[in-house]
This record gives sequence, structure tokens and C-alpha cells, in this order.
Amino acid sequence: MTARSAADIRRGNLFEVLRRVSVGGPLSRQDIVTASSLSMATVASIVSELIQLGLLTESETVRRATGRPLTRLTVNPAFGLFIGVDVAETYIHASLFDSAFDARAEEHMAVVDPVGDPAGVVQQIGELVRRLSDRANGDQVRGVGICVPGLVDDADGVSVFAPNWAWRQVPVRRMLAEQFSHPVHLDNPLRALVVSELWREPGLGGKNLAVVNLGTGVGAGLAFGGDLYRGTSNSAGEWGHTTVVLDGWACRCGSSGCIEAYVGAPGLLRHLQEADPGHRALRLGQTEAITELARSFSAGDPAAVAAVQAGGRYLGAGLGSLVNVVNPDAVVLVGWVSDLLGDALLAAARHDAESHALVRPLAAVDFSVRSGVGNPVARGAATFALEAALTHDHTEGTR
Amino acid sequence: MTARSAADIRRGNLFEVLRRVSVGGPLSRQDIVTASSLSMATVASIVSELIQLGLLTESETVRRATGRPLTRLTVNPAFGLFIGVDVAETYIHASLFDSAFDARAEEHMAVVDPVGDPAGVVQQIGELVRRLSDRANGDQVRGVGICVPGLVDDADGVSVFAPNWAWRQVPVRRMLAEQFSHPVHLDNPLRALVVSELWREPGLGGKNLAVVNLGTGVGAGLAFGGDLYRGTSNSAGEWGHTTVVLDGWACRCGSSGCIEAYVGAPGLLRHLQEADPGHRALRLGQTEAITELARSFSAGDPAAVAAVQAGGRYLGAGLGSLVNVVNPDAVVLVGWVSDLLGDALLAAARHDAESHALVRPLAAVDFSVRSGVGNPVARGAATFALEAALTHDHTEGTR
DNA sequence: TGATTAATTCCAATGGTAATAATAACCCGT
DNA sequence: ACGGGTTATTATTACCATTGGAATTAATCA
Repeated sequence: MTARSAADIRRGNLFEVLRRVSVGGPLSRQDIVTASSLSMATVASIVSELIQLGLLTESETVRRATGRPLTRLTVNPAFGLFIGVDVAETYIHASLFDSAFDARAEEHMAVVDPVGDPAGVVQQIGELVRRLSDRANGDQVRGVGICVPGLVDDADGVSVFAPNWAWRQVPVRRMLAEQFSHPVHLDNPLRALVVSELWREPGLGGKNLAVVNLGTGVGAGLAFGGDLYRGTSNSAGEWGHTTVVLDGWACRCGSSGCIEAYVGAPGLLRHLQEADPGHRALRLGQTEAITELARSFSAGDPAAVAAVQAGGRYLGAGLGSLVNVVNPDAVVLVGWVSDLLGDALLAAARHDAESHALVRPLAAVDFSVRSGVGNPVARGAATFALEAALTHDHTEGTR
Repeated sequence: MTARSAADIRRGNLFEVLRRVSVGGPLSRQDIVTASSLSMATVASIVSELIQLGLLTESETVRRATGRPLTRLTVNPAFGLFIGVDVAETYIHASLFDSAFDARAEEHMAVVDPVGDPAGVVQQIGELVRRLSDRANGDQVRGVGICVPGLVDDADGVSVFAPNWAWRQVPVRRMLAEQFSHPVHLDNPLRALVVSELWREPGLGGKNLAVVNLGTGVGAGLAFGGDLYRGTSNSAGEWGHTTVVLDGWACRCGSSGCIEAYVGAPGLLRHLQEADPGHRALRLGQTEAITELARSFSAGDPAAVAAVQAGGRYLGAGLGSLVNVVNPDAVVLVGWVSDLLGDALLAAARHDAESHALVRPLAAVDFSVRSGVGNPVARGAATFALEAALTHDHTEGTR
């Protein structure tokens, strides 16, 4: 019942076609038909609309030994630019993409106020967006996507609740309107990770997916049938607070025994401390400590190996449980801790994941670590902005 | 992307209308429009098709003070009968429903062969179906739905894998064809529980739902957006094997620390044994033991109260985790253990569920115990049969 | 006749199927 | 060597079923 009307289906199919071309390079209409489950008629109609909107262009015509020549389609990077902003607890990262989703520029900033006063943070967001806009070389910025932790309400443009800073009902969009005039889409990082992955791997269309984020906190974003799943209160996927040890380590959520307490960055460092209380990584700040942990692990440092093994056990049990409930096609690990330690953690987790998961769900799932995409939250945020802009143009066009 | 074509939407809307009328008693087309999110045109078109198929009848015309009189619609119970069969580890339960889903008759049988030889079990199923058919009073039986634990493949009519009996690729439909000639739909009990609940509470259309089954084993069935979610390998919802204590009690799945090990019937009895090794319930068979546990609990027996409290803690942690990941509108407890102890267990679980779940998902969810529906698996199985018959008639009709 | 509510009909948009058009290499006969 | 027919492949068009919304018709009473 996700799609309730013909218009919903149209919208989904439109994005499907765009994703295919965006990732798969130049494609003919025929290529899209074979790759997707759409009919030729539908593809032709959607392509003609996307060309009319200026998002696709016919790039080349190819003659084969026989038959009518095919015309290949490309995303037109000049359609416009999109900015994605990842507002995290300690930093704000912003990326500028063209419509073909090539990153044009990036900006990074530490959050100056540790308490996260809304006015100050919004000021910083505005600064980053302005800097990137200045680097647009005259191309039009058509939208800005912003991801803030916690619960957000895009319709109202409000951050309803951000746990780390105790934000309540912060009207982000209204406040940003004084900083710049681009349309703003507000969302949550876990959702952004999912759309980032869905646009990156168009083969995931129609599939069930869990994107697991490993960072200071841990969580998962879910997609069912190729569609982002938000849950009833837009907060689905809080897998990091699955109880893995009843009455176990305290978690910053206030409960105890959560996966996050054992696998989040502080949890990994606690494992390290238990293995070697005097380990040099423990004297560093969190980011540097995890970097050092990764370096020590690679060097074969026994305490680092023990810490990763310990963390991996809990991660494995948690992944097994997730796979049992969700029964996905793919589980993808992302996040800054995953960038540094993902392969090691997944290797350490695999045995427990496989022993805790049931045979059938386990056989269906593919675990992997996603790396080298820059900041996937910023990318997903920009994708939201593109989707919003396109929905707008699309519905305007048919009026 | 659940619905990819107009036909899928039509099918979903058709069931939506039928569910509304089936549960909500006589309804006018207007009533259906206001209750559902369908347009008047769609409702009118679907109603006329359902009348043509013989499933709905215009039952009465009502004049109000002003305006055109309305005509109320009722499900025509004479459309046909459906049989649902719940094949469990120790018993087989079969129910006969008319198309308005009033139960006409029930049959129950213990599984004679503890090893569950396929031929013998199928023979028993056939016997029950024949007995119910004999009680149809000449009305046509239009379909039989059968639920077998484990993984089933309805398209081929095969039980791919049943854990308790070590069934492998048992061609149930083909074997049953020698017993009776009604169309057979094969499915899994957890899925049946979901459709049973969705048809019972039409307000759940479009909602996210988890149906938690408490029995010898425990598990959950999921629905997203009002649609049954099967997962990638038709095995989603194996929440009973979520790890709640790393390296905890052994579970019959081969792993350890699963919720099922602590909350399934054997787990509850183990809690009882830890509280009072000589408790009289422990000398009984499982079903009688749980019945006795429930009776002792009601009588205030300290050991029974302690056992329920202990089990409830694990159930609560598990429910909290489920709510965090799935973020559903409703969690409904069903199953034979739930029938006996559901209210007590839920009360004992509530505190832990609320402390382990995050604020937002917790605020969105409504926990409840469903009782008094007879055997909901059999009901769901019959619902599958109705859906199958209707899909068949519907597509035939438009040819 | 007007008001009011219920149900039907019409319309534009959409997707899928199937028929049709477009296009160019190849083949064959002259 | 050249021209027309053949064939293979790609893209477009026509047609039907569907939905939601708007306009219309239906049925009743004041």
C-alpha cells in the first residue's frame, strides 16, 4: 500500500529511471527496460518527461550490426546543483553536488558550541551553505538537504527533538531562511544513509535493505521493497538500542545493555580499556582514539585485537538479530567508525552473526562494508533535495 | 513500491473495501469513503464488482431527514465457505468459516506421530478437512488455507523446511490433492497471524504492525503500510531469536540467549523451576504446566509470580528492541501462552519495555493482548484462501 | 422549487500490452 | 555496383483498465 495512486507509482518510476541513468552511465531506453522491471512504454514516457525537465539529455547514437540505432541517455549535470549538509554532534559537513551526483566541493567545520545552541549551529550551517554557493560558478543551486540527528518534521521544517543537544521544536527552516533562499529539506541521518545507498546501487530497487551506521552512536536505516521505511513516528531503525545484554553496560540513552553501549566508539574504547587500561589510544580524543585503535589493530597489537574481537561479538549478535527480524537482502556498514574499522569489525562479528541468525535469513543476506563515498549522509541529504526539487517540477509540469 | 501497477492497487483497494464491510457491519458506500482513504468513484466501482462477484449484497435502504437515501452493504455469507488449518507441533486445528468470517465449525486433533511423518500428518489434515466439508450443509467450500511452521512456498505448494519435524521439500499440495479437491493455499503461521489481525481491525490498513506470537516458540509477524511483510526469503519476523543475553540460555535453534529461550513455554517453566524446583506444575506436560502456572499466578503463588516476573523482564527487553527497530503503531500479543498468561506477562514486561524503548517509538506504539478470536492462525489461513479465491475470480472476471 | 445527501459519470493522468513506426546493415539478383 | 527486399533492433503510438477529482444525476423531504 506504499503507492496508493497512479501518481505515486509515476513518481517512484521516475526516480527509478533517473537512478539507473545516474549510476549506470549512458544507457539507452532499452537498457533501462532490461535493468528495471518497467515496460518500454513507461520508460519512453518517463524519459521524455525527464528530457523535457532538462535532467536527461540524449548523448550519443550508436549503430550496431543490425537494427535501429540506439540513443544513449545521460544525466545533464547542468540541470542544477544540490547541497547536502550532515550536522553531527561534533562537526558539520557540507557537500556540493551537480545533478549527476559528482561532488563538486566540500566544506567541513567543527561545531564550536558543545551544547549546540540552535542559533549558533544554524549560523554555522548557513555559513557552509554560503561558502559552497560561492563555489557554484554561476550554476544554479536548486536545493539544500540538511540532516539533523533525532526526530525531524520536514513538512514544517522543524527539528522536533535532537537528543545530543536537547533541541526541542527548533524551526530550522525558518531560521535558515534568513541565511539563504534555497529550498530546504530537513531529514534524519539514518534516512539519508538509506537513500544514499539506494541511489548508489540501483540494483537495490525492490530489495530489502538495512544500512548500519557505526559512529559515536549506532543505528540502522531500513528500506523495504526499495522504499525508505520511516516507521510510524519517523524513527524506525533504532537498532543501536536493541538489548543485547539484559542489565548490561549503561547506554547514554538511559537504558542498559544496548548494542550501542558495546559497539559505539565509546564502547569500543571501553573494550580496549578492559584489555589494556594503559593503552596509548585511551589518552586521545575519541576520533583520534578510534584512529589509533585501527592503526594498532592493523599492527597486530594484542589489546587492539582483543577490543575489536570483543566489540565484534556484540556487533555480530546484533546483526544476527537484525537479520532475523528484517530478513533483508543486504546489510551495509557505513559511518566513520566503519570507515576506520569496518572490515575488522565485520570479520570479528561474522561468526556470531552467523551463529545467532537463522539459516534462511542468513542465506538470503549479504553483509558488506561501504567505503569511499565521501560523506554518505551529506550525499543522502542532497539526494533528498533533488527528490524534493524534482517532485515539485514534476507536479508543476503536469498542472 | 509494494504496488507497482494499477492492478496491484486495485487488488489492495478491493480487499480494503471488503475488510471494512466484513468487520464494520452494514456500511453505505459513503461510510466506506470516510473510513478509508479511497474516493467515492473508486468505492463505487469496487462495490459494483464485489456485488457482481456475489460477495456483497445491498442489504437495506435508509431514509434520513433529508437527502438521498443510502443503501447499506453486507457481506453475503452464502458466497462460499473457507477452511483454515493450523498445523502446529503437537496439534492440528481446523476451522470452517463462511465468507462473512463467522466460524461455522471447528475440529481439533493431536498429532499422532511425534516425529511428524509427512504422509501421516497430511493424512490427518485431509481427515479434518473432510470432516468440516461434511458439515458445510451443501454450501460450497471455495478454498482451504493451511499453515505449516517453517518456510513454505505457496506457488509450488511445498513445505520447503519445517524445523520441528525436519520436513524437507514436502509437496503438501500435491499430496492433499489425493484427499480432497478444494484449492489449497499454503503459508506460515506468523504470516497468518498478521492477516488475521489486519482483517479483524480494518483500521490497521496503512499502519505498521507487529503481531507477537507466544507459544512453545515465539516469533512475530510484521505488516508495513497495512501490507504483510514477508522479507527477502519469506522468513521475516523471527524476533524470537533476537539475542537478549549474549551467551545466555541455550535455545532450541542451536544458538543461545534468544528471547525464545526465556519467554517460550519451556523458558517460562525454567524460570518457575529456578523459583521453586518442586513446583507441582513442573510435573505436568507442557500445555498443562503453563495452564497450572497461570492458575498459580492468579492465586498469588509466589513462585509463579516470580516466574512470570522473570519471563516478563526478557519479554519486555525484547518488545522494547522490536519497537525501536520497527517503530510500529501497534504490537499485539497472541498465541496459546498469551491466551493463558498474556495479560500477566505484558504487565510484567511493560516496565522493561518502556525503559528499553526510546521515547519516540514508545510514544507511537500501543501494546495489547488479543484474545477471544478462537484460533487466529486458522482464521488467517482461511483468509489467505479467501484472498486467493477472490484474486482468481477477480482476474478471471476482467478477462 | 430548493436543499441536502448519495451515487454515478466524465475527465485527465498513468501503466501495461500489443501493434506500429523508424532505421540501418545485410542479402540477393541483376 | 546498385537497388529493393529482409531482418533485427529500438522507439512510439493506440488502446484498455485503473484512480481521484469535478461535475452531474438521483432521490428524498421541507
